[in-house]
Amino acid sequence: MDTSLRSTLHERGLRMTPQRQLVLDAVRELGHATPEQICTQVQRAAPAVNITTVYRTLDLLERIGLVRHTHLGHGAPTYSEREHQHVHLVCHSCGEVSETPTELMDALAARLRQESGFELDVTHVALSGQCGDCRAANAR
Amino acid sequence: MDTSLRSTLHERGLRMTPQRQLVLDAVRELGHATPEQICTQVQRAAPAVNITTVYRTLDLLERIGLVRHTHLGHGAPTYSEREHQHVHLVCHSCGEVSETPTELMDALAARLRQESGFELDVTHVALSGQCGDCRAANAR
DNA sequence: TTACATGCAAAGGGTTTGCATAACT
DNA sequence: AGTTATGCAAACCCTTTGCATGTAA
Repeated sequence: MDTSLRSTLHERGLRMTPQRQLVLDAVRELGHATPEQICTQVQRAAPAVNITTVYRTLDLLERIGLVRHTHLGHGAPTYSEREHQHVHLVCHSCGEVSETPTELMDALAARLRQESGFELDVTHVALSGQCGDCRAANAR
Repeated sequence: MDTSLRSTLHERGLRMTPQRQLVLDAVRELGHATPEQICTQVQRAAPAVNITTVYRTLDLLERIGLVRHTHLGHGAPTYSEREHQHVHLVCHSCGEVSETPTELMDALAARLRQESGFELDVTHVALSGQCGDCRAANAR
């Protein structure tokens, strides 16, 4: 099914395995998920798969550019498809994670590039704050 | 020396202790530092202080608003004085952490507030990317 | 003499490593 | 055969918890 994965691996002398396909599938299905969540999902299809393999595979998929990880602040990072570019907003009151288009960061990225030569990676860390709902609840 | 710490604690029925003063001092001296680094610094003056106490004290100092922590992405968070407001930029090539004024984020914060009611906490997570030096080195 | 703080040890999440086995090429 | 991939167990880092002791109001 995933010939692009197979051939990308092959180019680098790496092998296609059921585990690798399953991990990639899980990342795609779950959207943004922690290694633990991905492992659980994979184990629905193949219970014997070990979490070590999940970690190693996520690493590999990231190196070959198919997935990326984002630090939401606390706890484990979450993995998602490389294509799924968005900025994560984490509410530190309710913990909710929402997504917002990366264009929001364009002006900031341009300023950083210009003023300090820093090339911003918009997706790698989440922005933290308080979401609208929690602000409203707090105001009461 | 630190009457404001003493009285803030006292208002809440909490006690001033040498450990608490030492931890606050260390946070101030080190700028932005992990609990482990803070512990090492504290132990220069008082070797018996346990890292558990450092964690508990950082928690306490954060609750009473004297310090804050920032997630740099990987690994342990770093603590700094509340007053020292700045945005952290972390280079994921060389790991260097630099600081930049929070005003840089004002426009973004305003947009987020308006468009999604999200109140951005500019200091709580670092921005990630590649610093000027590493970009130059990479270009070679 | 009661509440709060500390130190120590143990447990807890999350992740990595070493090594033997298994599966490709 | 020789390389690569997996599973398992153990180690690792960072942090929290339980409990006994210690210390201040």
